[in-house]
Amino acid sequence: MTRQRAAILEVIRSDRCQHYTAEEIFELAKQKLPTISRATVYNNLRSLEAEEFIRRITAEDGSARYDSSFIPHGHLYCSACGQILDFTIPDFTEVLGERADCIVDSYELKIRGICKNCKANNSHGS
Amino acid sequence: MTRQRAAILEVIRSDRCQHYTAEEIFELAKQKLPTISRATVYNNLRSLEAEEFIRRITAEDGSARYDSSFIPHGHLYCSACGQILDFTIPDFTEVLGERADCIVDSYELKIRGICKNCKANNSHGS
DNA sequence: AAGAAATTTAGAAAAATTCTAAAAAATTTT
DNA sequence: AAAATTTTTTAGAATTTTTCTAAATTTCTT
Repeated sequence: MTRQRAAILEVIRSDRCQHYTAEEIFELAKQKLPTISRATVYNNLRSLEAEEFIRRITAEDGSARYDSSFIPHGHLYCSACGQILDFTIPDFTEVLGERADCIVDSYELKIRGICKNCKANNSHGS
Repeated sequence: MTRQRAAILEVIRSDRCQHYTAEEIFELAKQKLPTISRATVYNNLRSLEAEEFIRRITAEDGSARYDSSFIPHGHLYCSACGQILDFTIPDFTEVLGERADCIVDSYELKIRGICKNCKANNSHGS
């Protein structure tokens, strides 16, 4: 584990909601290690993803973003507030295996819709 | 509906399994309309996606690809046979809404695992 | 058909990602 | 711990992907 790799992982893990792009991760890692190179960021993003430490997700505008959680979970793209929110569904891996009739190693679930908060705000407001 | 837009849609709809990249769609559309421009392809991919005629999906290698089916369905990436299989889960949109506590407009579900056939073959074989 | 609006075109420009070869760091061997 | 080997990083060039631009074309209205 090099300092660069650690810094990159730390940046991704410190992310509490935005899900950074490669460029943002590069800029943030640079604050710790000013000489870090973009190639290092891309190399590590690729290997960290292959080793399943991180996941690459695609934002609504098509940009690649990174997520650190290794707990199986889905992403909700809320069209009201624009955020990408993490959510978990208990035992979803098992549910999927039964419903899709297959062995599930991992899954990626993306929902486009309206999150709980925006749903509540809207129904109160109208 | 311009001829260009129709050709692009036709290319995507004619796709039976690969899920083409923007560049591939450009090349294939060019066979029908030799003067078509890359910008036209990108413009139309964007508007077709916004209007939900097509979906953008991300392949395992990170490349953007396009899918024409408007019927909600998931993709199973089978690590045994290597195929990308479509599958549907009845009433999954409703199930998701309840489980994730949100309004679901659409979803994208990708499973990495072993498909039904490979699962069966393997358990018989071992 | 004339005028207005939308779309397409070709290529330039910008953004995102990969490649390269040398330097630095980490690991293994002695 | 020094030497040798392997891996990773660096800086920037190169490539790939996507967007932008301004003129030309097509489509739509009247």
